[in-house]
Amino acid sequence: MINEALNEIKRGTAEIIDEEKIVKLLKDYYQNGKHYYVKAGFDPTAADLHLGHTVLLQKLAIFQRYGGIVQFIIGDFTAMIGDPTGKSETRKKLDRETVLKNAKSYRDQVFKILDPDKTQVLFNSEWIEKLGSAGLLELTTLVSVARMLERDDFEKRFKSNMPIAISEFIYPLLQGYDSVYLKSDIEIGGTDQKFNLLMGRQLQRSYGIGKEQAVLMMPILEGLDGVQKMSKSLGNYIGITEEPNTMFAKLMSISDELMWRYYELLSSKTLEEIEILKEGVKTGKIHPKYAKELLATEITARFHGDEAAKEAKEEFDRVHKQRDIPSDIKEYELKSPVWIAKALVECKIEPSTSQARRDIDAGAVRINREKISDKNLQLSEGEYILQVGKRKFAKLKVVS
RNA sequence: GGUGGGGUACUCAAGUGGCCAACGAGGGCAGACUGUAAAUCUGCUGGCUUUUGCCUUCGGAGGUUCGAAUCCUCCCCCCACCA
Repeated sequence: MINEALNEIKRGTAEIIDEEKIVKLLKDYYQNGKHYYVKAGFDPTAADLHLGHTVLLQKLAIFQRYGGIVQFIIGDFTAMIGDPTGKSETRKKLDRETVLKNAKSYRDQVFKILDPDKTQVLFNSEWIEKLGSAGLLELTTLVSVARMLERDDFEKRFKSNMPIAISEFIYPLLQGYDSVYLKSDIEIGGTDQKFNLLMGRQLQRSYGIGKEQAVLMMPILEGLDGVQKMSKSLGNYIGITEEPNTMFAKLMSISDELMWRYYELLSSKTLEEIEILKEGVKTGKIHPKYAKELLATEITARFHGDEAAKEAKEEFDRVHKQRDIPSDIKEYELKSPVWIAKALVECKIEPSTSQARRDIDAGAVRINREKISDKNLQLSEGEYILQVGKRKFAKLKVVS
């Protein structure tokens, strides 16, 4: 029993600190029915979660199967500081309303994966605000600057003369304090969180709460570009609330190499199954595109159901294999006469008329599947299918 | 507080009075090739109802000049060393 649980828990992890503690917790659960707390924090800076977050969520869900109670922390206070990124941009303060809105949206999304009965949703402003300036000051006495500078990105920035704001030092402290307050038994996070996660252990020790959390780190999921981590601000993400068609198409657009990474971190297939697929592709028995379709279908189905995933795949084939026009494109209506460049902007498939001109010159613009070359073209009354590149479509009705 | 260095487009980074909407690289977009993959080759990469034209942009505000990213003044910010 315990072994099976441990294997599931360990699958795909990048690193575990204090594995023995996890074994102990599992034993206690199976022998005495005692639950334990698994903490994970999320910044409510955006309303949408993406696949990168689900790597952690899926791991949390596994803990729930084996006795864990999830402490899902919405870092509304820490979001005001912003976890140091090395880019040293000052975060805008989020107002209460936005935070609550994002939090609510998180809740709906999160419970597609987590079991609500075994999840506590918590806001860290609740206990951090109570801390007050005296408490905060005390917290800062517990960790030295030298220790702080051990953190990878701090060290890098310090050495290359990049600025580091004092407030950035506070972030790891507060995240660690969350663990003190909540008496977490395990905290999970991405490998980029190692320093912060360890800070939780150190602070739990300093405050003498009688336990030190085990730490479990998951690899960081790369975004669609395959290089940088998936994030909303880089625009290389797949949101879990995205339309099935979009989700499927985005998954199909990743590189073959990246596909294996996604299999490893997102798929529910066993490691052996993945290995068989990989081998098949390598020896040429399986077309890589087929392997990618399997992945795209699996992930899409997870959030939208089997039926929607199947439809998304059919739509994808229709549009791309047969070079057909998508079945549901946005419709717009404009008054005649309409200059083509303006029309493309109005239909939101071009950002500016200047860009539209360039694309017409580049031969990227089509009307009713016909390539056009006249930048000054005027559209008279009628219905048109406008297209820019391979993926941007709009239907335009020109009226008098 | 003192001394010196620096702030250029999405990012890095040239440019030190007109040829600068601003070299180059990365990224991005598009075309060819494909499996809407990768690699490769090619073009584009501030905006404008119309483009051998006009407008806005080189930390901010003024000024000198026919003309400024480039010169002058003040201010803001970052970095290093010293205190």
